[in-house]
Amino acid sequence: MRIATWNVNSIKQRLTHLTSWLAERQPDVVCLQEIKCVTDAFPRLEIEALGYNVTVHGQKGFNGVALLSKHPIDEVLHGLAGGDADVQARFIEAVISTKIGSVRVVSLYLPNGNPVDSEKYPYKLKWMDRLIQFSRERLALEEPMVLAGDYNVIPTPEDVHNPAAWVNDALFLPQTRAKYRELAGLGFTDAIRAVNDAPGLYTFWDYQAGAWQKDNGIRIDHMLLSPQAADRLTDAGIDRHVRSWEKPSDHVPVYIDLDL
DNA sequence: ATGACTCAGGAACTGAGA
Repeated sequence: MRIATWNVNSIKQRLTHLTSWLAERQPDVVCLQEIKCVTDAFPRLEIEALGYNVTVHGQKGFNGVALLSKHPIDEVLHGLAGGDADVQARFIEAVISTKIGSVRVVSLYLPNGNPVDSEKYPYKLKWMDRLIQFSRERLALEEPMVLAGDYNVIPTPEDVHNPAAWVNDALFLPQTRAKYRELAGLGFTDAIRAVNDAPGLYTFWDYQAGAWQKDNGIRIDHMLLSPQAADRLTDAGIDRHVRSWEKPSDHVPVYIDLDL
């Protein structure tokens, strides 16, 4: 089973990119972030026509996540627990069932957190605490599980072209990285790092200042695997060529193959 | 160079992104 994640930066602007990439990469499950539309405005029919089931957690203007699957989608939950007053659409959990087994999949869009001296940074850290609590509970189930999405976290200096430029940024602050380590340390495997320890593996390049041309990128889109999923990991990769397409998202897809 | 570009919303610009 192939599972992928992609922050498309507006599904309306990126629908042809998505359909081209689906034909090319042939994923069974896709986690989308930053669809930037309300649920009813999502191009559901176009994607269902390609053989995918669809669940959407949308929001007016920004944020918004979705989950696509060629297999049945069950036990769908929209929104991360612990945020009764949180109206931002950043989280979908579901169970994908096949004839030979099932996998729990989360599509998440972790808050950016900038500027650091605003209320946005504590919101990010609190959201990460909620994700840690969620993960503790789900890991206790000892199931194959994949937490996929835009984490807005640069885990290590090997995950950024120019670390010095990011030292005071919400994506790279020591407190952010410590919180991410606390999450990963619950027992997750970073799928990309499980198959490739090379530097220069990026998933985002800013639109500004020729970042793509200079390969001035960062790795912030991650797929964290429970032990039961990591045991079945056969491959992982980043489709960086998608960033060179006309009118691209600033993020590119990340995918894994599971023997499941 | 705390800027460069690209979105949504809504009709000229601002807010958000990272």
